[in-house]
Amino acid sequence: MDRANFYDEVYQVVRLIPKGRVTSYGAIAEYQGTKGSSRMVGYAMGACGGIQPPVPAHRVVNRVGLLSGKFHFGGGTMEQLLASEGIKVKDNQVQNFRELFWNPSTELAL
DNA sequence: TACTTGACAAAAG
DNA sequence: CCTTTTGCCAAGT
Repeated sequence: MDRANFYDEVYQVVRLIPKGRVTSYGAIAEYQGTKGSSRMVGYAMGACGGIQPPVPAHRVVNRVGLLSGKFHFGGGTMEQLLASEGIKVKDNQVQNFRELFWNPSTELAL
């Protein structure tokens, strides 16, 4: 893959996340072959503002299902969007995260 | 070209 | 179980 646009790669995967599902930064990073760049995934999310089509960054959480970036998204918006997709969020954490978890390396890998 | 930063992750104390 | 430390990589300055 051409990682000239590392961010773009991340955005593409994030857009592929099924509605009502969530994934982790590390999972995306691992799918891209750069497990160590899990931080970059989140960093990329920070730059997702204003891009087209919109990136469902609200479906991306940390490894424990914690909405680590809800404050960056717009405090409250993230939970609202997740709730709209049927995802239960309690104390900034996705409930039943383990079942809702969508691993691109497994679901998307061919 | 070098140093700093970051919406993370896993291990150790 | 909670806090602290280390690793990791890319982008910005």
